Amino acid sequence: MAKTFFITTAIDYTNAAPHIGHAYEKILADVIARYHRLKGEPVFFLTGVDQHGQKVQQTAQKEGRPPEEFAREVTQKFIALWEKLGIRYDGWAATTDDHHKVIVRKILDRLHAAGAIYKAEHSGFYSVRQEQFLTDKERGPDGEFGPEWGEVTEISEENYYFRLAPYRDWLLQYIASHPGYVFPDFRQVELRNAVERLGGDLCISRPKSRLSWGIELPFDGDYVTYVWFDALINYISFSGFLSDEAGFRERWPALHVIGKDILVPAHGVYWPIMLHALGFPDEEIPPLLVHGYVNIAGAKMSKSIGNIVDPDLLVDRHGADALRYYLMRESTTGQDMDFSEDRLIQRYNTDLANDLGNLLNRTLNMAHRYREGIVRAPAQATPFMEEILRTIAAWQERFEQHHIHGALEAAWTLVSRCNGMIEEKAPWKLAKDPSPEAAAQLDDVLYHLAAALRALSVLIAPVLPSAAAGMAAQLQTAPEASVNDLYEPLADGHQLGKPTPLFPRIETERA
RNA sequence: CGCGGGGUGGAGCAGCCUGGUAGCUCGUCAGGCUCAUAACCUGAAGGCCGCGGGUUCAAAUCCCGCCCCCGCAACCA
Repeated sequence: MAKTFFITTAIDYTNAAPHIGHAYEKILADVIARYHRLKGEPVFFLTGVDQHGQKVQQTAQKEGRPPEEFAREVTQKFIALWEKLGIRYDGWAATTDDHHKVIVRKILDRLHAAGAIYKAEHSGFYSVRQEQFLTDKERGPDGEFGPEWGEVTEISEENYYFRLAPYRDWLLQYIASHPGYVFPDFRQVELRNAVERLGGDLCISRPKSRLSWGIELPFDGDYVTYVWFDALINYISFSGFLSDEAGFRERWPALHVIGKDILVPAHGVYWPIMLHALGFPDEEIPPLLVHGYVNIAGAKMSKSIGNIVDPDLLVDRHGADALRYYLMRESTTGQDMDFSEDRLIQRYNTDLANDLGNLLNRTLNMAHRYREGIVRAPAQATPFMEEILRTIAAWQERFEQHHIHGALEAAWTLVSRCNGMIEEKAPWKLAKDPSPEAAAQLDDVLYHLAAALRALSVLIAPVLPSAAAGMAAQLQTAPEASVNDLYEPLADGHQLGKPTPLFPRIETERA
């Protein structure tokens, strides 16, 4: 049995509703997960929500509600959106889950006992209004803290710290000797440079007097853990670490899909060091797939600018497949992309409706009109059938490199070839020609088109799961076919189904 | 001072790691087709691949220098 392909996303912070960026990350991970399922591998896709922490507590307080209730409500929005977007995950990591709390406390105990955690006093400038310590970064140009911080006082406080410094050299060595650790490459360079400048240790506690919405430290009931320690551990607590060791061994390590903002320091520094300190060997340090941002008109999406795009609305307007396709086709994995609803519509209309959808439609139509929907296989393999196989190979190669856009482009090259072939062979003319040669040619064209469409229904499946199912239904081919099935030629005498528009065009105002 | 990213025909993007006909979508122009979701196909115009050097038989791609834009504070993928 093949080892399980384990993939995770960052768990989303439940202090506000999900936006297009959250959706992009989940779609990316879901597409990769589906690709691996398509190859016949067992897959474990873990995603979830980070529900603890100061912001959640504060936001809930503002609304005069308990943090549990607030977090639960926001969590529902995430779950509903993933459902709507067809995100098919196997594990749900909610950090308020009792199981998670138990594991976090076990890990804290273990690290504490090993001497990796110590208590120390810190003094500094504290903003009462924001309930946080301020650093020099928060100072204005005049060297003073601005009015947005309210009253700032100098206080000292004891906290627990996780040692990072002793592991710095190990991490540098690890990064240097594992060139594929972070994708894309330039992010690994960025990480290495950041680790070289690595300073102090990580504060992992907050006194309950300041923050009560968190997991209590097992060795000191006056404190809760600070968010990163809690959040990062979800990747192992929800995959069997310290509870289902056999299952955990089967899955770990994961591929972590994360945004560029949480590479340094969280996932690229804290997390590998935490795992290393817990005794994970180098081979079990999880690789990182770092994606870019979805920008709006060249600007970062932010609550303060007010340019947040609501994926829920987009799905209502254009459907999940349209959004999934647009985001995967128009972005280069790892780079930022610019979101535009017009482009989304354009991509849908041209690629999905005009090129692929119409190809399916015209093919089935002709097959029924001329041959009662039955295709006849040629006596031997043809150049076109080989071309289909080459397309699959190109598609797969690009998928392996996380170049989803390239994989889709490869698939659409085949779509174009099919539309071109129809034009060239003109089946409507062949159908009128009584000669046996014409009849044979017509059979060949229809067979080739059906075979290509069957392959395409599989190649689009990771990105367009529901459309893939729709295609398979119309083609009357196996609904959950795997990539490997495509190396078996479409059967002679295969009966095709009736056509129905797969991607109805989105009509725009401007005609 | 610094760490990254980006600069490719009118617009938006691939390609760069692993040098060798500059590719995709849209737009423009001219034809063709009628099976099809007013869809499809073909051809054309349009590029000093930011600028200047270098390496090489050969550079969008590798090296050096410079210019411009965007991130590297918070919310936050």
